Amino acid sequence: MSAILPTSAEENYLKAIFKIAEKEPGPVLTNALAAEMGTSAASATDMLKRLSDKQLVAYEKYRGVTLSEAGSRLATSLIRKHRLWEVFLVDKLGFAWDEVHEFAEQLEHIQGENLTERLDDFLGHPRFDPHGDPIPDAKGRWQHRTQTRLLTLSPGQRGIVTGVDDHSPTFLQYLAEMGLSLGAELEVLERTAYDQSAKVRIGEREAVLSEKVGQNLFVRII
Amino acid sequence: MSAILPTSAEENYLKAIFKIAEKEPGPVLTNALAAEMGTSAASATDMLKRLSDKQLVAYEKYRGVTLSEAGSRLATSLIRKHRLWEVFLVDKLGFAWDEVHEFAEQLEHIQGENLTERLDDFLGHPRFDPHGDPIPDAKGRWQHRTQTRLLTLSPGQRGIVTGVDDHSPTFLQYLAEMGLSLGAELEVLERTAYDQSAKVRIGEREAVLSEKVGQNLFVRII
DNA sequence: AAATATTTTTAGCCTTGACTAAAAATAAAA
DNA sequence: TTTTATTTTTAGTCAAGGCTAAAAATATTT
Repeated sequence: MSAILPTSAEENYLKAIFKIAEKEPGPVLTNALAAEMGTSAASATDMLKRLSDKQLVAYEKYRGVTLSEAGSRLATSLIRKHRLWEVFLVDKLGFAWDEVHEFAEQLEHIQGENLTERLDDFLGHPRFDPHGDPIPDAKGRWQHRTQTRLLTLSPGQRGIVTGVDDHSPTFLQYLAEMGLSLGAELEVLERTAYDQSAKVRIGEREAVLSEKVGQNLFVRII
Repeated sequence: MSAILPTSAEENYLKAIFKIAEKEPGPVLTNALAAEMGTSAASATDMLKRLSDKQLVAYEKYRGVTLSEAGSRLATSLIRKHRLWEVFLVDKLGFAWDEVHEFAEQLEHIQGENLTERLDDFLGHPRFDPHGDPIPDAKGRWQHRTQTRLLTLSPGQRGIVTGVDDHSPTFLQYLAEMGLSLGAELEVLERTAYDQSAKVRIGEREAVLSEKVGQNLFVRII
């Protein structure tokens, strides 16, 4: 009766499939998965057979792969654990938001009864992680916010920073230097038509943000 | 220059060697190591070759093995991490002392800059884990207490519970039911010569503790 | 010291999760 | 529709970490 526990490698593939399917609905292709995992197509094919044997995915040769109900639940649970641990690392241990990904990548694979729920209790049931990404609840239900990319704001509009679409340490560090942490308020003062860069007010300061930043920063318009 | 990180399996062997060498000074024999790891002597031999290649142990065929300086530092660091995570699980997440071993066994292998020191700060630099075992400091220095087995107390002597020598969940649960948590005060009222069992007062209660319990419970005499 | 028993190592095999190179299937272009 | 390009799978290899069975070394008895 007891299902065998997936290995960490299997879990990472499930997360990758989930992540790709989130952006690009429909079956996930082997090459896309291999790219996401930073591995070869041959390795991905091998793993897809294993995941298929364990009923975690529906896999058809040459046709791509989709998560099964069980696989989807597992992926969601991993994302939940990853994000809860990130909250722990930032809120309790005092790490910066650009330092926690690698730790959480390991911590999400810790197995055992009740750990996640106790951690969630301890953290006060946070609904978003330090990057503003939603944390699914214990039943796998997702929160969803209405947020827009900074790029879409016109001069005069104001917003609150709610998240990022690029999680790289360099981007996160840059934002921190600019005072653009989660919850920061900003106002678009001007936008340059030529390159879509924007002059913005961040609290007291003024700064110019490139299109790339505008593309990767989520805000809630106020 | 950068030394390759040991795998979790290698780390577990180092811990096991450390643990055996602690009780039984001198080189650790292959069979003892295999028994401690719950594996075959052949597997232990394989691993000893790997550890020896990585200079983590000094291994001589048929003669047994001892930890190198590097191996010893690593084992100590693992014990430090294990015990700090146990403190976290009990003090912060509210687990009972018999529930945390398996979690800590996984958490001790989490790798990354500064995690242990931040965790130690967050926990307030505890010097003992939830079972009363000492937590080495960041430099690998050990605390040592003066503690005796309950078995050595004579009627009339009183003590404070400082630790256990048996970490099995069943023993720990039994102690908890008896009110014998860390720091509990007790007094030996009588001792039966025949089987070394003792009638003790634990706070308000009275109970009879077997020789086995007396053997596995550490106290500080007051 | 020789015979026997025990411990340890070697040899050969298995699985997981990688890899490369070659083959096969599918898709796109002529 | 046939050729060419792309994607995917298969085949064969490797390292880590386990296993069993057999061989070798060490220890213990007689």
